[in-house]
Amino acid sequence: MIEIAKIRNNHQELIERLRIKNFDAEKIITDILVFDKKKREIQMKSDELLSKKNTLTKEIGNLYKSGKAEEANKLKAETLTFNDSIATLKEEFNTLDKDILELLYLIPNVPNSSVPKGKTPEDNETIYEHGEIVELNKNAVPHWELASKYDLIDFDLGVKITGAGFPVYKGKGAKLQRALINFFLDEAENSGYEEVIPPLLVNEASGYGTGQLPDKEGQMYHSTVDNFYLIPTAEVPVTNIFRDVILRKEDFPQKLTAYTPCFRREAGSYGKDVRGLNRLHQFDKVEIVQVQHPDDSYKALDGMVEHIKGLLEKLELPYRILKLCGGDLGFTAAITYDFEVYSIAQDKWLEVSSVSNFETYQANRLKLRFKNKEGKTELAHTLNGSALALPRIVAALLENNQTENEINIPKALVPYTRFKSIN
RNA sequence: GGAGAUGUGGCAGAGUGGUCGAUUGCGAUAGUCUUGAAAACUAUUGUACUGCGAGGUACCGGGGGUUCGAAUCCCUCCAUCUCCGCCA
Repeated sequence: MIEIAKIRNNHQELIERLRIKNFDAEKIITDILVFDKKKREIQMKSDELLSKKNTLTKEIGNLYKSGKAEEANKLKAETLTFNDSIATLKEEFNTLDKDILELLYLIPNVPNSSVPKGKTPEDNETIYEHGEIVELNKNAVPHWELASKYDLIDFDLGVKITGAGFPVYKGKGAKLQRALINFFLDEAENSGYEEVIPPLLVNEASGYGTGQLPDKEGQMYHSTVDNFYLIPTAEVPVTNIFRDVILRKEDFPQKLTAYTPCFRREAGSYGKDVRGLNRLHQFDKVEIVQVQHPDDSYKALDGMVEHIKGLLEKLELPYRILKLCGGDLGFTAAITYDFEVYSIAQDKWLEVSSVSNFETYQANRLKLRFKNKEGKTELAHTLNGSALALPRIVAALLENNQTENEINIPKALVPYTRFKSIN
């Protein structure tokens, strides 16, 4: 959520910068400014009345103490006349406050100045490429065929138990999953992240804290009886660890990692995009999360990018890094780098990680602050990234490492799988 | 799930209708003293909104109510503890 102070100070610049995201904020911001002015006027009036009332109330107390009940009763009647106007003002104030908040929720984060213009994924900027795309043999097949050929993943069984998008991993397929999770967690630990295991269901306040609510309500599974949401990413519970927290400057940096399953409804997805492991309703992911001092957050973002590069290089997968253009940038992000690995058998790039700096956008919703040098509270910066999401990594590993009659496991992973190939 | 108890500032812990944003202790920060430290003493020490400022306002788990006035009384939700039931 954009800070209202920023809107008051330089709304014109905000409007300009939001255009990079193809978002026209002019109307919303104009409305907010009008409401905000009105709200403050009302607060001044209301505070004044409350102040008068408080004085009278104290006087009444004193009068009673000194036995002047009659005078006290007169004042009582006078005080009562205040109450109606105070109640009315309070109501107006609350309405305006709510209206402003709802409008603020509609405004996406302001993109970083380096974010390129653009509308579609085609406008994303490739900033780095690594690894050679090797030719496969003529009989190479996509991962869903390999999954059934070597009995690694049973999609139909998942359909029977739950529905489409909930695969059952079996045998070496299951072990590969577990190996990757442990590998990613160990690598994160080596990069200084502390491991946590958070809840997989979160309450409404947490959903609002990281920005999934109210705008992406339909994306999450919702347990209506308890009003809990299944997490679409570990970002939600892990970042909400810091909700309503005031850090000291020596508490920086906060670096956490978590493995969790992720649940996404993916309403509206169809066709070859959802084939096999390409898009699931339940999948595993290791997430890295940082809370940073504003001065250090971009350095931290670079560090996260380096960490993910290391993972993909150890897995020997060809990949590229994209800087997302304004139009493709998520609602809450100021800047995002996507990592894509090349799947030879499908002849397409698969997104396996997304690393973002949210600057103060989430922190403002979370009330995540720190004490600055002057002893004042200031909003911290939050960042997160997938390191990594499993299914497409598995897809790429299976496809890229297939030979006629086996699939080779990259060296770095063998200590975790304890087998060198699938056959 | 049932019954009971409790929820106050970083922590401990007073306060049961009125000068209470809240006694006190510990902790923390600064100062005095000291070669330095400790001890002792002194001062400061929640968050937010609002105002140019002096200041004003709100918040004692969340929400609502009673009252001229609520940390204090009532309702409700949430959390914790104890007992019972059920159970990985």
